[in-house]
Amino acid sequence: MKTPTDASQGSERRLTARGRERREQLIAYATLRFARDGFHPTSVSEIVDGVGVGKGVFYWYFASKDELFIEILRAAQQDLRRTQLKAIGPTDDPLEAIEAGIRAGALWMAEHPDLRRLFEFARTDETFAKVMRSGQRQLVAQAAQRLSTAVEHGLIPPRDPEALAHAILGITNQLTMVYI
Amino acid sequence: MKTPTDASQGSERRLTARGRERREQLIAYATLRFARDGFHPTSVSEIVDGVGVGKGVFYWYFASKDELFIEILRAAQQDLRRTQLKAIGPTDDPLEAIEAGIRAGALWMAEHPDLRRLFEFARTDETFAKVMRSGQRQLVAQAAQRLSTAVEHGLIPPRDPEALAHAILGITNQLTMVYI
DNA sequence: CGCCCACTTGACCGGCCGGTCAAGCAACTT
DNA sequence: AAGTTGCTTGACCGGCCGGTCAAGTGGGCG
Repeated sequence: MKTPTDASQGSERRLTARGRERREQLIAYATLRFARDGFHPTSVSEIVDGVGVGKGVFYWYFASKDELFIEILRAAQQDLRRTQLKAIGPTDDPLEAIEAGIRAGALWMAEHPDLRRLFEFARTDETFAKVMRSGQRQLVAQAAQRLSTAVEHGLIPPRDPEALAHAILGITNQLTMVYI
Repeated sequence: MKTPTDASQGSERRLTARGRERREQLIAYATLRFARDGFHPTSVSEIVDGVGVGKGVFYWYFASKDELFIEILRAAQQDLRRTQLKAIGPTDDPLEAIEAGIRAGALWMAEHPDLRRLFEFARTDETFAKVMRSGQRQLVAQAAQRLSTAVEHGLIPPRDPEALAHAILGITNQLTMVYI
């Protein structure tokens, strides 16, 4: 029994190994160009020329230029979150977990300057800002939960966990700047 | 004796009061739109339509869309620098001066969210990043001079004034985030 | 071998974009 | 009244952009 409308991430294509490779190739090159020259100044024609394929290939793998960019953003956000969770490990101590999260976040930013650049641009363009906000919300939620636990255990003074989570995000951003 | 090639800021037009007003009107509206919708997504046609004039008016006052944006950036940078110098006043104490500068900088950013947004975008687009770098260089130079004096007077440990100045800029940016 | 279908090509499209310009208007000088 | 000059109009232009599609191509599989 096949599920004709795949529920995960909005209707994707069935791809062979070759197809998956091509797709990754396009994503990688587009990321490079978007980071170096900006999203709007980089045309779809330039991307397919750079990869050395016809224009139709692009639209075989992506519905639009905007959708490709959104996918890059989403994948990057997911990778960041996963990296942080992995760095935190199975600790019970919420404060330890938060510190590890901050460290991992700053490190990730330092190791992915292209993606950091894309994030910065995306925040300035209303079309993509909403994607960024949703990603940020998940980060805040992760931190807020730990903070809430910390307050319950009396590890930190009782404050609004959301507000604290936002403060932590600001700190992470700043540490990133300093790192680089 | 007229000077046909005005040396100040690259060949500007002779404007009447009416002309100056129109120019400011265009700058104000363009700033609004660039901040709200982004630079690339906002077309020149939209700007002149929004102001309610013909397209030729735009090119009477500005050589190109890029040049208008650069002018907005330059004017904003200048205003920021001036505001800081004014806030510092005639103090002799370099540390006091630097603190006042940081405060004034963060306050300026909080009071000009549109321009802050434009700055953020400009840093992500290679065409305008160089303008931003030149503005930043002037800010660093201002701070570095004071820091140099402070080191001479033994007020702070001897370190590279430029490096310290960059650190201060980072702090200002972070304070701005927190303020808002 | 022959079929299928994932993949590829590149000419083509409508539309918008930044930018131009001939012409006209309005206010001030002479 | 005639001239000068700052300002305004809006049709127009070439070019590029995102996106389409009919026509292939080629690898895997029955």
